[in-house]
Amino acid sequence: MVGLTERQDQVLAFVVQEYVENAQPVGSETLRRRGLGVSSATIRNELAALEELGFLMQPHTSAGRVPTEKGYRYFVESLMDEFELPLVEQRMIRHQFHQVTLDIDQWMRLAAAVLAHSSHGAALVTAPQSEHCRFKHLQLIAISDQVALLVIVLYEGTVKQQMLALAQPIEQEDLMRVSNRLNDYLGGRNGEQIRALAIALSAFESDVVRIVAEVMRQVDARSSQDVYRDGMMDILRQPEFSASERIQALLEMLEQRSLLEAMLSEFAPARGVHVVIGSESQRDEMNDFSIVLARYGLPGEATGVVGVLGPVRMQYARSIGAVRYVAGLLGDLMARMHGR
Amino acid sequence: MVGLTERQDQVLAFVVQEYVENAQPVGSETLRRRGLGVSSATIRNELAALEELGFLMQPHTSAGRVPTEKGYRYFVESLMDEFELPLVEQRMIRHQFHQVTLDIDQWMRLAAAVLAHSSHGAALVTAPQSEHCRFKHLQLIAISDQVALLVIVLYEGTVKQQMLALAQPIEQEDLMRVSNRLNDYLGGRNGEQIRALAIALSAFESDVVRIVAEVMRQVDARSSQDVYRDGMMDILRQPEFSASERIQALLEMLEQRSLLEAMLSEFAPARGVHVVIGSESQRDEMNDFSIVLARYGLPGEATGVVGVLGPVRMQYARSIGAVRYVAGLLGDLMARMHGR
DNA sequence: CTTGGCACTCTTGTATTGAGAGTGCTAAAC
DNA sequence: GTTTAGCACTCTCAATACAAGAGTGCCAAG
Repeated sequence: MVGLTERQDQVLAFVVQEYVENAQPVGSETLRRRGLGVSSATIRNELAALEELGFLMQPHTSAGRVPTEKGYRYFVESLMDEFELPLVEQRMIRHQFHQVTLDIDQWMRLAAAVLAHSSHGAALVTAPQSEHCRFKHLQLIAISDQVALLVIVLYEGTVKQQMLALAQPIEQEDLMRVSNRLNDYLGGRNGEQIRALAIALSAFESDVVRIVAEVMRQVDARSSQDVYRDGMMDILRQPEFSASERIQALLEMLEQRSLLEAMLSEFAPARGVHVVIGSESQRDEMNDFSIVLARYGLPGEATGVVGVLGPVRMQYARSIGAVRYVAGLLGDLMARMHGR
Repeated sequence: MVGLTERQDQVLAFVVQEYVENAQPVGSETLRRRGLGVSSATIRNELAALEELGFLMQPHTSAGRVPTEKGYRYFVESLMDEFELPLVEQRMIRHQFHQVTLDIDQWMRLAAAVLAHSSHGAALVTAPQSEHCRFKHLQLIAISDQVALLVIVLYEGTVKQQMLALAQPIEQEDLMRVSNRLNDYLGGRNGEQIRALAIALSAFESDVVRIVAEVMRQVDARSSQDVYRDGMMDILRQPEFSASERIQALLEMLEQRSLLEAMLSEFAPARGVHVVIGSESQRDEMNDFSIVLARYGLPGEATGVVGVLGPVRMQYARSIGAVRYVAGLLGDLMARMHGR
């Protein structure tokens, strides 16, 4: 890519900032007032050049300029100031996390809330998962004569529960014995190993094992995975979504959890903050949106994704800062939970 | 309330049905074509009378008529045909419930999905709760050296989990012992009793008891209660919400879970299906909506609420049928789970 | 009590117009 | 060579006007 002149950089940066702020095509006069030391005519020349190069476009002949995706991309890569979350905000966030109980579910909720709040976009968070989850512990608890609760704890920290119908009443004592026995057999194994396990079990025990295997299969397939979401409202307030079909398209996408899940994994292959702008995602339904996301967690063991979804006209610096900080924080918390 | 003539009943019913279907003010000519055996002029007279009586209104001088809330109310009370969910649909729904695991959480999700689907509105469901929840069982599970998982099961079937940080490592064996000991002490008690409990406990044990009490307090206060929702999208497709401020108002309300919770309990005091139309709710934010809901469960023990939220121009018969059926079904399922 | 007829009202869609914003280009100034 | 003032041009947007259509209310006759 050919380099732009310093002034072109400056003009492009101003256009992006101005447009992000006001959602209105920005003209030469506005730009001049913004403080470049040259006349509007000069700026018009630069604007024409930037348009020629594909960084800007005009919605129609006599409107101001709007950044193209290429323009945003260049802005994010080369023009944008690094943005760290203000220290006060960082402290506040840390504080909130320490106040909440040590529960993955709650962490995810809080992460989404915090992210939505500080990025002014829609936050998306997935719980940490490893390639193949490993069994840690199960516990059977009598609920009534005919029903028992099966709690399954995975090494990743995920806790799944499942009720099961009992053919005949079983005492809590016996359930405990079964739990202990199965824990000995299953501890540390992954789903595949458990499915392949060939040991002598009672009918009830093998029922339980089958359920455990099924649950772990679901977790592995991420099919049961929830995407924690927050801040949907903020995004609707953006002027580009005042048309109701667009709102619908957006909401429909956000409802489709499976789609979100797939996207999140696809766009955040490794650690670090990734930015996907509009149609770069190669997905039609994302054409009007950008997403900033990062993988967090213990690489190789268990990782999840945090991200911010917003209009292409998004506050990238702010979002990137927020995502980076929250990802780091969640990573620390996980490390601590796993006792490292 | 003075009775209407038979023909007025018929005209009003037609207006409601027609308007519910097409969302357009309905005029005398449309009504005549619908099959009353009289001319449009006669119908106009009846319409004028119904307007005089407050059952109908005109959006403007020369438009058709639209039902008022009073009109809908009369329709629901006196004019509407009883509507039972078709047997095929009933069977399909039952089938779905039997396919799913015996898990309250899953039931609620499914109930919301089913309700949304068959009412074409937004479904709202709350999990069963009793006045004062009672402790059934707890289980401590070692996650790492520094963290244990506390699973709390309540008589109502609710399962809550909470991680807790350990000051020092505790063996799974010891955790088991603590669990057993506390189960003996706490079994069957409600939150208040647990808070008042004065027995000799280790520091760790009393930590656990304190957490249990806190969780139960939250459950009692319904502050942690989730409202299961589904079908938000359908409601947005209604023409009355094409204006984006209205969509926002709606979504904002649906996001406010605490508000929903409060409303649901308020409007479904006892068993049976309740219908609240528009401003009857005395809540400004509900002015444009109606809600059909029913309390389900084991009265006196544990009950929840299922409901359908939609525009005032809602298919009441259909919604009432769906809500009634799902409420009954959930009640049966709960009874079975509690082994009655 | 019902109905045909008719004038009247109000909305809605379309066409027209003028103001405003912003551009591109040219020619002069630096 | 770059910058700038000037100006004609283009396009949007809001306001206005107008015609068509839907529906009403009312009167007088059946």
